[in-house]
Amino acid sequence: MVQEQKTLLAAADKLKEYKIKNTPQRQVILSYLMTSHDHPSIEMIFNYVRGNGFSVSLATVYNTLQLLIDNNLIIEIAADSGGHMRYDYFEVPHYHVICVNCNKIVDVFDDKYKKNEEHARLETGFQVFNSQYEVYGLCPECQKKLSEEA
Amino acid sequence: MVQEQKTLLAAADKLKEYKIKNTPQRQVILSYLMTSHDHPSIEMIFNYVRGNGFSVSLATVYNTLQLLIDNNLIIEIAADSGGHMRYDYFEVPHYHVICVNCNKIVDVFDDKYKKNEEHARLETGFQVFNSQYEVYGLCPECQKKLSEEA
DNA sequence: TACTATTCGAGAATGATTATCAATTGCGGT
DNA sequence: ACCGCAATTGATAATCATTCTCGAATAGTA
Ligand SMILES: [Mn+2]
Ligand SMILES: [Mn+2]
Ligand SMILES: [Zn+2]
Ligand SMILES: [Zn+2]
Repeated sequence: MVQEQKTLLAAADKLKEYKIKNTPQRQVILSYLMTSHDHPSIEMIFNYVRGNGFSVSLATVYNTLQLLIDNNLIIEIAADSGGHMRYDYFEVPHYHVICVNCNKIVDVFDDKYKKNEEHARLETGFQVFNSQYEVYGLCPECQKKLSEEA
Repeated sequence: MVQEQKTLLAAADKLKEYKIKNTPQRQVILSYLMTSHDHPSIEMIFNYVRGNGFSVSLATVYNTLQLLIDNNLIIEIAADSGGHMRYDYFEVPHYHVICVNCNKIVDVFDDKYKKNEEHARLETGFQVFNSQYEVYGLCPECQKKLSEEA
């Protein structure tokens, strides 16, 4: 069995686990997010699905992503200066370091920041579902590029 | 001297400190953000400025907010399910607990999460400017309201 | 006070997201 | 395996938040 089929099946399993009705579009979108590490935009997801021989509309991409967000399977990241949202499978907690110059997003797998969820619950009485942490700065490449320009 | 004038002067000082050219519009917008604790949306800011007798256009509100963000004086929070951005003066680090049902935003003044900035720098080589942490959940009121409905 | 780069602002343009709604489909029940 | 139907899809139109345009107004400087 080829890798592509495996990830489709893994996505189907995850949908079943979360009691989300299975469709080809949802399977492909979720499998892409589960395996890619590039925090894709809506447009990238749309192109990926069509590029793999599945039919899909932009509306379906938007609907599916909102559904996955509501189920806490993925998160939305405001990283693109152009206002585009980026999407990320979020079963393993991690945080994001974002370059304000080139919009690169780097994963850091350290869930210490998650400790604050308990603190938030005690302080506010909220029932906590999820949390995310974003760090903004300049990536090494952009630091170099910008210092050369000066 | 009335309070309103004091906060306008405080805003003017802050603009000078950051070498941002002073204008009436910028003064009012910044003074509103410095004193309000309600994390206003663009529309709320626009109405506040006009409601206090100053002329302003939406374009100027957008431009001013972007300028303040670029200077790390304020942050943008994606809290409104309706996709509206909210704005917050951010000189004193704190994080936000957001109700996914009523979009309420609660401040928590505990900057432990800021410790991760140093971790991020070491892991990635980024030059770090800023970071923000958001916790998503249900506020006590919405917990009650939703459990009564069931 | 005069000069000039910067900012303001009304309205138009853009473009990302959402709404529509008829056709299709997944899936629990028989 | 087939039915029945609620849920989903998708082409397209509608919405509306944000950005652009460019002439007028203005802040800061000397
Ligand atoms: Mn990630
Ligand atoms: Mn705040
Ligand atoms: Zn970069
Ligand atoms: Zn609430």
